[in-house]
Amino acid sequence: MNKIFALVDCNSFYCSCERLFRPDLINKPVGVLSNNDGCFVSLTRELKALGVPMGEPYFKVRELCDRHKVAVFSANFSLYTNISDRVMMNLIEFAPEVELYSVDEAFLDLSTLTHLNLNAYATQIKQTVERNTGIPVSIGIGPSKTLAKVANHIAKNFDFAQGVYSVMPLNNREFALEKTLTSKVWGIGRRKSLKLKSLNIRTAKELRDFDNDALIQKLFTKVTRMTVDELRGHSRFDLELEPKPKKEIISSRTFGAPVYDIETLKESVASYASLACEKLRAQKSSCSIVEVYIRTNPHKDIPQYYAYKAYRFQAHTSDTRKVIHAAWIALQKIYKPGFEYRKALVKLSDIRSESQSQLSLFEETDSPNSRILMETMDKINHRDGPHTLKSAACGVDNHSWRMKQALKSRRFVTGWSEICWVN
DNA sequence: TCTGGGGTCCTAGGACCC
DNA sequence: TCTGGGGTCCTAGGACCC
Repeated sequence: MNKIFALVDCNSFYCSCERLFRPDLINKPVGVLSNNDGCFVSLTRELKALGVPMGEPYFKVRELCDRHKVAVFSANFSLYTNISDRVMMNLIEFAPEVELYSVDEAFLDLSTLTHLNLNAYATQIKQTVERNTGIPVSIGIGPSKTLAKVANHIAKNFDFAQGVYSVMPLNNREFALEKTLTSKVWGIGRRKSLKLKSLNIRTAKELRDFDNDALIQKLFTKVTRMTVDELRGHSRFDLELEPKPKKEIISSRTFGAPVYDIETLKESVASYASLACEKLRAQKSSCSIVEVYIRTNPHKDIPQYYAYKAYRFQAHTSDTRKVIHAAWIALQKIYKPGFEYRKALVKLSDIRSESQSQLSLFEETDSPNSRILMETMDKINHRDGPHTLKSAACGVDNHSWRMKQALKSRRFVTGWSEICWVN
């Protein structure tokens, strides 16, 4: 059966979430910053029109933002996750199969709905989501996921489309492929598009019409070749309906202030290890490798240092205390005094589901008591909020290394104390 | 003063083995 | 002075995604 996919994408998602509680900001420039108020990770079209690109460091355009009265927010991820859930709950009503692709995007399988006018159906989806959640979305329709993405690009950037565009009609498809640069094609990034340029391929249309598949596979990968197939209208990537368990879990933050001593690094590493272990247990897995990275600030003209060390357990574990201990051993091996540290990272890998974890003769596996303790901690933290219970190794709150979030909006939907009032 | 965080997949190259 | 070929596994790093 021929496939038909819709890609539903929330417009400037984080900014739209902030606007929900600040209706005065509609049609005004809005931006949301990364952790530590570092750089822009979401911008409205009004802010882009001022010349601020995605990923721009805030400090470089601060004056411009002040001058144009841009509403700038620190990221409020618990809010965005909550709103995302609401959007997705609406979408699953509209198709038999829906892939929740990211916090602000979902693929819908419309293959069985050919008796409908799909453009009208997409418009109905768009209106329903906007009415029920307040979040504006754009919808692209195509015979492959890659073409649905291309269609979405038109839906979002051309006013005539009014937020919905289908490339099922061939003339629409030609228009969309002509208007899309290769770097905007899903799976073709900056480097690949540069390489394509040397073959005289600049647009998605030129890539689709390039007739040397063998060369594409040689210069790039099998997956890139599949992407080209998808541009030709042949579906190669199926919906992924079940979230796959993570093969590695990373926890890392840039520090709010420079860190010099190992004691402070130990606190941060313990905190990141705890967070990673919570995620590990949430997917009912355990790991056998703990890696620690530390580094100085590469953007700063100071002596630079970057180091990493892995610790291997004989037996898989998901016990926060063991993982912190391992991370500290690794940290002690790489720490060098005299540097200004900017960031630490903890990565768990060789992850297995609990049922298939390796037992070892030489090292104790997690005891029943350990499991009960971890389960209890997770339950309490889930019920009473994150960090209600934590290891003393993580230190007490309000340390300088914790990130800066000077511009954070309130927890409108996830904290009773900060809920919105209507007078 | 100030430049994010969390993932996946692929490849090249080294180690090691027969 | 000469010194194979092929396979696997592992790891670091690159490229991409949101």
